[in-house]
Amino acid sequence: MTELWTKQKEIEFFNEARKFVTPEQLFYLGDDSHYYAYWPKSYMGKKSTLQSRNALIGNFTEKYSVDLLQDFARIRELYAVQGAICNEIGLTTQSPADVVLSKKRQREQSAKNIKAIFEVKMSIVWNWELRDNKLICLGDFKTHKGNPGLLRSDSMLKAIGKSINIRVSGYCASQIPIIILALQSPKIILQKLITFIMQE
DNA sequence: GAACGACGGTTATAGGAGAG
DNA sequence: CTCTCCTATAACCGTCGTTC
Repeated sequence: MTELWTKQKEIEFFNEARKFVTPEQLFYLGDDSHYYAYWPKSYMGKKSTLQSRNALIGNFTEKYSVDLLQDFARIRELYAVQGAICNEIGLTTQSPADVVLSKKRQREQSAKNIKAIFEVKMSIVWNWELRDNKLICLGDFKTHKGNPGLLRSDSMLKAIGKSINIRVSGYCASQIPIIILALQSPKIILQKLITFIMQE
């Protein structure tokens, strides 16, 4: 199995993203002239909420999820497909599935080929500071003000709402497992879950 | 004082409506 | 047909008010 989410992955994300955007689009710039990934719990200065990072980290984590699932998929002669569209079950181009496991590789999917639907809710876990063009880890999620998506009721409601939308879109959608993938999903649960789905 | 629900904010993109 | 404008949706994070 591909490695689960690590600090190295986050470093990779920032380094990749910095090729395209400025530090100000990836980090908060504090009153203290430090670049922060999240506001440290101890930070008391003026704050704002960063938006420009959202799409970048969203895309990165979805790609990561595809890679993570690809090994499982391959063994079972399936594909992990990012941004899947299937109008039969309410996955439109406006609201595609983050990742699906399917018998077919293309983005446009037919419901009968879809084995599982994944909704990815991931972001940066640790806090980082950009200093002299280098990333310094400031601590884990307990040390910054950011709340992991899995613990946010609005994030979960959104994911559940999307799942319901798929469920009620038609009979053919009623049997497809829908999994919400978050960084807090322990490896063992993920493995058991996927094994279980594949036995069906 | 912790936990929770709710709200608002910025940015990107897709698709429809209407103008030319 | 193409361009512009508008709406809908998605991405994630910080704060505030209420409740326990």
